[in-house]
Amino acid sequence: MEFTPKMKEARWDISREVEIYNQWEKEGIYRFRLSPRKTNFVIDTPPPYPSGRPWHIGAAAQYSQIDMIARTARMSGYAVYFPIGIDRNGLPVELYVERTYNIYMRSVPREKFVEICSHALDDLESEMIKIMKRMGLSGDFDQYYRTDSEDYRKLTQATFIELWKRGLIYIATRPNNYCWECGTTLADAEVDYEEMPTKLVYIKFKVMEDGRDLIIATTRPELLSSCKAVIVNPRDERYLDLHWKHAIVPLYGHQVEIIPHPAARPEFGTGAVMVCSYGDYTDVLLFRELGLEEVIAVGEDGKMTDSAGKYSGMSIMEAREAITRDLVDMGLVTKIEEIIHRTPVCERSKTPIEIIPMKEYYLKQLEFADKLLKLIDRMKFHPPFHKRLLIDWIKSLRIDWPISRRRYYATEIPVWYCARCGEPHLPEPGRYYKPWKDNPPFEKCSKCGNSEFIGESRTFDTWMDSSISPLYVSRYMKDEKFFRATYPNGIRPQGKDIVRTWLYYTILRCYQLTGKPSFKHVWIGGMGLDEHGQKMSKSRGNVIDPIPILEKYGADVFRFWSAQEASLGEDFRISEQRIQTAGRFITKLWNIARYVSCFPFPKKVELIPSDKWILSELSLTVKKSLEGYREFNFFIPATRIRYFTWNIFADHYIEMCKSRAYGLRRFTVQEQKAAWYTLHTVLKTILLLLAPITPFITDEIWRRLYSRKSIHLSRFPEPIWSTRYAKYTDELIKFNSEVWTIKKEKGLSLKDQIDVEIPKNLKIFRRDLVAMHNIIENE
RNA sequence: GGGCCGGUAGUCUAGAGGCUAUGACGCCGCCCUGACGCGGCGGAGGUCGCCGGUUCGAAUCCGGCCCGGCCCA
Repeated sequence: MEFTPKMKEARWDISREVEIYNQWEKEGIYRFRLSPRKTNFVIDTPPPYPSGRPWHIGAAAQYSQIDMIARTARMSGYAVYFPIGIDRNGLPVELYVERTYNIYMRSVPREKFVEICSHALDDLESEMIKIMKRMGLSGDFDQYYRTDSEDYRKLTQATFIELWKRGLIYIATRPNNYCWECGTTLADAEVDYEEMPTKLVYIKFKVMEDGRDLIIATTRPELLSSCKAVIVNPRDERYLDLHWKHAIVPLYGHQVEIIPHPAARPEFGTGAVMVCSYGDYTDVLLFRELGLEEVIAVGEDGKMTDSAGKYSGMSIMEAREAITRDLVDMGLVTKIEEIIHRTPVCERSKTPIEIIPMKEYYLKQLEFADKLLKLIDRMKFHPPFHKRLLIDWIKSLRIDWPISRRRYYATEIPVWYCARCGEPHLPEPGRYYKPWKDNPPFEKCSKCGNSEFIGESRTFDTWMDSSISPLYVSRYMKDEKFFRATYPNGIRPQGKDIVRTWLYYTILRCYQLTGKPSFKHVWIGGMGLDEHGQKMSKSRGNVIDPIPILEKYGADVFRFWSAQEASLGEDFRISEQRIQTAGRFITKLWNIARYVSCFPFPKKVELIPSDKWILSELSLTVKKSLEGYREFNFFIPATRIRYFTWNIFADHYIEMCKSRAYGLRRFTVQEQKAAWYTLHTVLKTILLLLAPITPFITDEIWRRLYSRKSIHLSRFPEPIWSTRYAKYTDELIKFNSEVWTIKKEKGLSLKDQIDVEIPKNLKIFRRDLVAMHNIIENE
């Protein structure tokens, strides 16, 4: 009997991937509709932000894993909705446009600026969609959504109107993080910290009561005019006699109280600290606590205000230098120290932020902290240890969420003010409003009857949009039946870097609106670093573009690499070298299938011990892999299946049963068929187990050998084979290795005859082992 | 200052009380073995960060320290 493989090619051809993808699209196998029989499982896919190319390869890896989640859920029997969205709101595109076209947002008409942003996004977005498809994402691309669409923005506005009515939103003037570069208020979550060199200036104050000098060290001498108190630590013995006396602020001459307060660190500077509005967050707390009257020294434009006297109109840095120079000239500076200071900066522009009192909209969040801490116990975290990131953040909240921004490319705040009395008016939900250009949808002011209105020109923090993604994909306020069937969502997959923003804000907002958790599972991935463990960034020059990688190695190789590189939640290093070597497994799998494809797949057979042994190992592999899939931790199945397939199935079982499969050495037809059956059973099971990770090659082999229908319409296999024979594995591997070593030492070829004793435990495998190693039988 | 994670062969990694410490890449040697040379087989290479403790026995548990990364104050 001649045995020729049904699969002739000696290698997996990655150009097949594109054809297979097209076929999936044609067959529509990933289409979702509400299922009456199956449980619906909705993935709250993170809409990526197309902020410039190339797309971060770590993000691409994460999306390939999110697709594995979708496929895992499908193969576990769920009806899966895997929406694809693109996040298009906010600062990054504005900065991108300002840089690329060399224009400034406030110097072009708003309408025009918005239009340029939109076009810039279109280009970046289409490339992103292309990559997603090339990676084999089984998402719903026909109707992918955009967070800047009318449909999305009107939902953001509707939820705002709803919360306003319920009293969860208020307008207040309070000191806020402000980036004068971006011209907008920032939430704490948008503030980064950077170590920056700065000068610590030691300035002489006079004590009013006794005329002594009091030296105060500060990094912000330009804020002298807003100094309203001096604090010293109550236990600091140097200053005990100064408590409640007064210091005279140099240059400006006003008197301020010297107050004992534990916030003064004795070891910093001289231990005496000036309290200004506002140098840092401690100042804010102290002004509130001590009831001080604030003086605004820095304006919204980043320039000194009139309160700074002769320095007004200067930038912060100019004023700092000028004041320092003047103080030195007047002999009021005793020392200037160079120090490294942790400076709060704007996450986007990296400009040091100022704390300036501004009138902004706030969403209440502090009063929800305890409820949210309880609510998240009803969500399952994968991996569990990353839940801590969220808990710590919720516990550290100190102010409500400022939600208004002074930017253009974002969802407008749907509010009009009465031109006469200033009463705010909100429209009915259900439409997308642009108060900066739309006519007011009101006749008369409800309070004073005036008929003129002024539209709010500000927009929302973009997290106001992003934080309702589970509601949007569940068609909240749009399709009640769909919403009830799909909310809470099944899972929220995301990176650990946006736990305090996207994850936290989503849980907060969805709870406020629905009183329910937004999803059942939370999946938090680690960060993709470069091969030395460093963050990838354009400035470091260590970014890797995913497109050439996908073209060179194919999606399955990239995906398999991503799954087996690091366990869920851990950071992973990205090196092309390792992607390449991970890909060898794909070739190996192809060739195993090619070999197995030489033989027919018989229905009923009588198995012999070798067959039962490999099926025992197969059962264990299925069990372990499914455990991993249940946790959505693809590292577990990927590494486990690779080990089983290559190091047990191929290296040992395939070699053991080769003669039998080919019908040599007087094996019976029954025994031969048993080998065929087992080879196919193992291969088929491996394919099913691997399908979520490497969807292309598994479908290709599946359709060539087993079915006309896609493998992706199948369910996961179950560990149905007895594991009784697994106890022989170690000894079997050891025996085979020993024989190979002996042959090597004796300079024999592997097919030469050899005289060895088969251990008595392994006698049940005797005939396969004899054939495999060509062992001389003595009796 | 606090939290989390990590420190195991040149590089990366498994291992969470017990036989000569796992695997991958790289390196060396041998092999055209009727799927695969992107293969097979074999080999060299390690004070398991440091110190102390618990134990008959410690990469593994405990304490302290050092180093790195990320996040927060």
